[in-house]
Amino acid sequence: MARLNDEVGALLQEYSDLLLLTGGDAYRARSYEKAARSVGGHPEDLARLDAEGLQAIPGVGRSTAEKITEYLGTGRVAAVDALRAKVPPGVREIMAIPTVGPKKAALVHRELGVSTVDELLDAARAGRLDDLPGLGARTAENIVHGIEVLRQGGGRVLISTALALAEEIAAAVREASGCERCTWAGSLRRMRETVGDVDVLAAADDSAPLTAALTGHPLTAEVLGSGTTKTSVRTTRGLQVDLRVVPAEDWGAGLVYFTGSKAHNVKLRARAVRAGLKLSEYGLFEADGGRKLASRTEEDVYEALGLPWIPPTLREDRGEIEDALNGELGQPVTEQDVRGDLHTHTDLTDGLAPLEEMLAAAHRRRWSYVAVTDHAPNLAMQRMTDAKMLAQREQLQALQGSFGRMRLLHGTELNIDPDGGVDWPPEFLAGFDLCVASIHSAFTLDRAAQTRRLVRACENPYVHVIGHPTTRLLGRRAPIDADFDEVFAAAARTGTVLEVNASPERLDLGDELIIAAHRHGVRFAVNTDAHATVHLDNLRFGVATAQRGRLAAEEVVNTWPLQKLRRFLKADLKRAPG
DNA sequence: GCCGTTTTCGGCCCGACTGTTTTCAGTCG
Repeated sequence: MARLNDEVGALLQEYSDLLLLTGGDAYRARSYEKAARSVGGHPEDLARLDAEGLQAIPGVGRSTAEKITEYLGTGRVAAVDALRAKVPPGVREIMAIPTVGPKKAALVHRELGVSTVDELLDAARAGRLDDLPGLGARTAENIVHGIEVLRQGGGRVLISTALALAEEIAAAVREASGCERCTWAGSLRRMRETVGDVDVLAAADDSAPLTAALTGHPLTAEVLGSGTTKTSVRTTRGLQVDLRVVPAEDWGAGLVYFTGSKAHNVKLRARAVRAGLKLSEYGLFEADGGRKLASRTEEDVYEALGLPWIPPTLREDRGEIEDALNGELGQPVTEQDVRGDLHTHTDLTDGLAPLEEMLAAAHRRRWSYVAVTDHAPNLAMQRMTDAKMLAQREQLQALQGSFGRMRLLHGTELNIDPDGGVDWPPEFLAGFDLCVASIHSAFTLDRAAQTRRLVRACENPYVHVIGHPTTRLLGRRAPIDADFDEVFAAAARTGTVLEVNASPERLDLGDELIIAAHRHGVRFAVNTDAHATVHLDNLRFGVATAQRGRLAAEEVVNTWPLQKLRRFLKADLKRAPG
């Protein structure tokens, strides 16, 4: 649904970047940036809007609407093309390096002719940046470090990006003649936090029409190789897609094989070998006679190996096979278990949708409760005030009952300052149903300071949830350095909930830290941190991450009924005496 | 370029931090 909107949003963002790189008016650039965000978070498909409808989107005026219309009609925007011709694409990539913005990117391009990240790295290491006005040795160091952070992503893309691509390709393959089934496998099906390439699996007797659907797809930029069972292409956005076609009767075996992980499969095959069997993408066979024992469904394959079906999100060889054998796999939390969201924003701060729209979208998800948690005043750019917050509370109270039986909770997202303190005095904090507290500044404090800061936030009796605890941004910002074992111990001791932030660019906590925190007996909340109604759909990424962290519904407080949740929020453990 | 209980011009998200400066520019949330 939102894919076209995201595409247009990306284009407007690019135009904004290009305006800044070419020394255009900063306010004009900001207009396009604002429009980009607004379009990306707009719930209606742009293709269904006329000029008037487009201009009704906040931040979209006549000029932006014309550009969108031009793009929808021709697939291009002349103004964007004109600027692209002036700025090599690598220069815009330079802007993505932390600590490098449009000014520095333009400077190195103009003065040194640097037009790729690699060239900038060379220049920084060779000391050639030191001669530029306003740049020194320290800047060069930061740039080198920034490039390292950027490269740790290793060309992988966000799960949301990969999923949108996979859905589109799979839909096209399903339309091909003779296609019986088609879905995606690989790390995308396991819902790893980032994806290196997309594996699409299809079932058909004749692969040719399916292959043609992929190689002829508008998203395909280059065919890397094509045979009867496997075809690989590079898409227009750089991501590789592998299509595998198996006979319908081997669907289950193929799905197990291509879902992985490699380590999970190795263990499955070893188990097969010990039982005198052989497991491949074509099925489970007797090792000697070659008779096929199972291949039609995943359940068949696992069952023939003496195992229950294991959810894809668990297939990482982290003990899931042993647990399955011992009957200790448990029931991972599912999207259906979630009864509400405890971290959402409205246009009172940096959200895009007004309160009523966010609540209506939450209600459509049939939630039992939702907490509205706009930013607190210490994040100065949000211009929060006591009066605004209290007015929102009144508005929320007035709306109570307007969305069926969905309970509206009033919360806030506090800012954890470098010492571990938060916005507002206790008497004001006491007025909220729920407080999320997050780090939004001072990301570079040393380990001891970050640890102390988070522990103190946990010890604050008014802080119920620590939001996006590591503050990482996948591929863009490293997690803060803290002794998370100590933080988890503090969270468990104080009854502070740790967030599994479902935003695909965060997924924070990630699966491994969830497992570590779980050992301490911590409770979790899977929250969307939605800044637009469409972001509520990100819940699935958070739930998948929780599954990968081996969480059951019971350990996730927003699967609890309202009464239980409210008792928990008011527990003496978290409240100061009196 | 967008927008209007400041309404067709003149503002626009504010403040901290960092590294380079000697009073400030760039970046970030």
